[in-house]
Amino acid sequence: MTEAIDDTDRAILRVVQANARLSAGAVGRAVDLSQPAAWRRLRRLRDLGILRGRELTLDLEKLGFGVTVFLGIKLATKGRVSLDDFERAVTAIPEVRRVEHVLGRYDYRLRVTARDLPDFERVLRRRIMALPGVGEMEANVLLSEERLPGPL
Amino acid sequence: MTEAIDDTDRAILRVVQANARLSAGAVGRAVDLSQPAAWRRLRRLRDLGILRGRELTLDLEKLGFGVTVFLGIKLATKGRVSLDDFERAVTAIPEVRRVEHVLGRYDYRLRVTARDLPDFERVLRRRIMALPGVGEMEANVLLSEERLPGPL
DNA sequence: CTTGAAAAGAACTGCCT
DNA sequence: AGGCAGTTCTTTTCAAG
Repeated sequence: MTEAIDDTDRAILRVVQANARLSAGAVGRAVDLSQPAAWRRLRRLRDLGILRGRELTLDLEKLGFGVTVFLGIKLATKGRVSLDDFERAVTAIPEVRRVEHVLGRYDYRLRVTARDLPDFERVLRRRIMALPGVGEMEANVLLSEERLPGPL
Repeated sequence: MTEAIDDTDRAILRVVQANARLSAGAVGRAVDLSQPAAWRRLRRLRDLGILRGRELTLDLEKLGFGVTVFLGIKLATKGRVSLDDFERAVTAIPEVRRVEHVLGRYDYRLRVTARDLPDFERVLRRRIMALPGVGEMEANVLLSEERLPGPL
């Protein structure tokens, strides 16, 4: 099991993280490696599970979903069954784009998308409030966000 | 400005969101379109800015960053200058992977990555606490998360 | 919008240093 | 492990119906 990641690997990760569309050849040029060498490293990183599937970012605003709200939710009833029930129910709501199980003031943190505030109110009342075991709740409306490269 | 998105476009978006790796030909097969037709629609969606760059998901755990913490931060001092100062300082912290400017109980939500809890404490004390204008703060440790397809 | 074909480019393989 | 050269595949792109 040689899971050794060296500086060249890290350089590659930095590059592909910024632009996932890049081919092995282009990555090689960026980190000063030949095309096959870069390709071999990329495949290795994929095999190691470090480089996982690509993801396509959609501009939800342009699709008419202009409102994003983060919901912090505390469950009233705990226990394994409650968590499972809650997760099953929450993942079935189309407007929920992300479910984060967390430790702290809340048990779950949801990222919810809606067309506008009236639409969000509908989702909140009809779907979120109907979730099993929901206790305290808190909402934060997203104004803007920025993704950063991160460590490495 | 004809930003008309029809059902076929939405079908395409659903497909590519599920698997960003496949292009034109495969997408065409999935939504029952010829390869060039699907390709034209994809390019149009890209030109409209709806389909934004691909993103490569890294397995941060396998890279030794096993701890993810969400920080809710309330600024003690507001005003345009404070926000700008805070954002400039916070985006310079390597461990901060995401900055969300929100409305509600907190002003900002940060996604912070660390190697382990001692490492997170270091980031918290040396970097986060040193941010200009930080008031009340709340932390949630990530246990697990799930991404969902979303509406469309 | 479709089919069909040519051109371009990327992925992969051996072999050698 | 990296580079070179070559093969094979996919994808893009164009022409014509």
